[in-house]
Amino acid sequence: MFNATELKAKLFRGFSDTSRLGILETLRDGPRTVSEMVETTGLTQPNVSNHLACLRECGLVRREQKGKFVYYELSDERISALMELGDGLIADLAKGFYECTRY
Amino acid sequence: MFNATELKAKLFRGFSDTSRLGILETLRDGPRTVSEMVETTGLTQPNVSNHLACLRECGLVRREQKGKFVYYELSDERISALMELGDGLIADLAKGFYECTRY
DNA sequence: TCATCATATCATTATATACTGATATACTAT
DNA sequence: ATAGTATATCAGTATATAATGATATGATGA
Repeated sequence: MFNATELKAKLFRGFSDTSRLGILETLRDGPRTVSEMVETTGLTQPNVSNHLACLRECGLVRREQKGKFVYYELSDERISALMELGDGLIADLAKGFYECTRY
Repeated sequence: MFNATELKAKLFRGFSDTSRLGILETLRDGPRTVSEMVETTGLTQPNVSNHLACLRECGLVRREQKGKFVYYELSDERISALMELGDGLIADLAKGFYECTRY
């Protein structure tokens, strides 16, 4: 059904969209409710929910209902580690990104 | 122009497409020519060239012309490290991916 | 039960991105 | 200079994905 490369591409796709990445960045500071993430990201509530559903189905975040709030959190430390590695890389490669428009 | 989140999303977008990831995986084994990557990935030559141009502009790969061949290689060890981290994560999260279709 | 708040889903539209085939450029050897 | 091979670019099309607004679901407390 899915080979290793497809799975990995799918994993990285979780980080490859500004909105989703904003959500993941927020969650690096700990569990957050949907409405908190609406606040921090500036996205609409349905949009946040959609991305969260995606991230959850891909296994990147965990969902926990507490009363009428729903808390989300990163499901694995390595998710944070990936973002940190990305931070380091960008510090060095940043110049190049300014011209990267294709695809 | 670009904030940190946009830059990082752009970085991960390099890994988020099956074709590009296939190219990057090939390059984990060392420098390769375009035609070698056409072989290993099964993509058409223009498609490989397009993705390479993208990866290069984003700073993920380096280009070196040698005679009529052009060799590409990963421009930083951390690119390989990112993929390796991804491999580990997938081993644990794989089940979830099978249902991930949205976005 | 009803009203309210938090979250999720749906249908639609807009946009971004990947792929293809044709063609152009660059290098090499004869 | 010409032919042959490797790579790059371009225009066009198809497809995938993100965002929106409207609405539905689920939980809580009066």
